[in-house]
Amino acid sequence: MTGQVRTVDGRVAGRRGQATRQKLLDCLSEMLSSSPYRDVKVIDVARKAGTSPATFYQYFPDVEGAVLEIAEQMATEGAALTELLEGRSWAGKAGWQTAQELVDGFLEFWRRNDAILRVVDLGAAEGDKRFYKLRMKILNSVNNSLADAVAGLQAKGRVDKDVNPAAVAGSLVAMLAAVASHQKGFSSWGVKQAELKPNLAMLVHLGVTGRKPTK
Amino acid sequence: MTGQVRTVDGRVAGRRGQATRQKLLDCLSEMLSSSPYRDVKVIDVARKAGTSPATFYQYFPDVEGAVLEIAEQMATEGAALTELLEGRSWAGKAGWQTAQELVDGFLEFWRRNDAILRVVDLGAAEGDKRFYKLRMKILNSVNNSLADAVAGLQAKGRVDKDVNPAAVAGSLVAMLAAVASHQKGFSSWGVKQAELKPNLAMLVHLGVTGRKPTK
DNA sequence: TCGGTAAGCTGACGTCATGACAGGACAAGT
DNA sequence: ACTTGTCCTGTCATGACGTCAGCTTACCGA
Repeated sequence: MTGQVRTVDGRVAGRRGQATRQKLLDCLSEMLSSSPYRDVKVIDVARKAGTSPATFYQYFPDVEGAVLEIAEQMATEGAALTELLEGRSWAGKAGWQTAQELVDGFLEFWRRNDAILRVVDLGAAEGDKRFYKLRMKILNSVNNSLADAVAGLQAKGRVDKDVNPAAVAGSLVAMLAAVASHQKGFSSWGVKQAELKPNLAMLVHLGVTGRKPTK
Repeated sequence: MTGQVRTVDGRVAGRRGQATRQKLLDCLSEMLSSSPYRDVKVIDVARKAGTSPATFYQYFPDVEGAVLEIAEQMATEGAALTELLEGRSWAGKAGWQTAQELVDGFLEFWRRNDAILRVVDLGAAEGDKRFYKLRMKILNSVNNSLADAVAGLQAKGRVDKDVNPAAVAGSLVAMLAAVASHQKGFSSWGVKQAELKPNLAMLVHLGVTGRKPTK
């Protein structure tokens, strides 16, 4: 499954090469956190990694290509988000617990990877299929679980027939992602982190079950 | 209030100058719609506007500066979003109507300005105060109206005490913005535009009132 | 131990964008 | 026609981009 790592000109990368490659990725990651995407230059990344621009181009076609690589790594990590919802109940107090833990885990994941997720989001919004699919890959686990939950409740008649589970799940996930991206925004809007979370959890619970949580 | 339009080196711009300036802004706007933000170059904008890069730099310090200008224009337009909520009721059928019209108007506004809003969002997420304030300016009208609505219902005891109106309003607005940015995403997730809207409206209604809408 | 081969890196180069300036073109008033 | 101030562009130094040939290093079989 894991194809060999290759340079742009087709050579297979050995131990040393892979180390250099990874170092470049790490440095790029750092740069993305500290300066605007538009201002990230190959030459700076290379300098930071203690190598030359030519080396960068040996491993990646361009900055975008390297970003995709980082995002891909993160996406596989992101599969861990599934566990936030795997086998959880949405009924009664357990439901409130589920919602809270989902919000907590999701925000934490986003905070940890905010720089790269910003870029993925931008790429997806710009219509780039590669970023777009990547974003789906990251969010799919949560999205599907949520959609299943809604569909399940719907089958039991506890949620209206005319609700579209996929639409609701997608909207809730989009909300979580957007709030996570602009966490700082809220704090200067007079809403503290600690206050934000339970309110988000309530919205998620409301969206999934159609009812206020029992706490 | 509207200070005279000035060039970078301090001269006041005359009629012809303002026309050129505006043409540059329009062309930049177009470029943002058709190519990734990272690849938008001053030289391309200038060429498209039938002028030279030097002219661009006479009116704007850089691409970012010009983007801020466009966004500022859009922000004043965006004040019209207030009307979507001005004096509306959230009770009974009227509440459902309100939610629907809010979603409709918001999505339409975002669709019309998606290119520039993408960039504003990115800038804000990257922590740039200027973009950040601009984003607030655009969303404030809707956000405040929503927060007021929630606070009002709360005062009447129809919404729980421990709900934070600002947090809920902010989250809902973030959701609307995020969904609008990734509208295409939903369609390839098997959710059509027409289906999306009522589900979004339901979520908004749920979030504001804590109850399912009566249709 | 030695030489062959492929991996790994970089100096150097042509190309292009950036941003600054000085000076020419142009419109408006006299 | 002449002056004045606005407006635009040719030109230039600087620096990033992306490519290539060629040098160095590591590995491996004989």
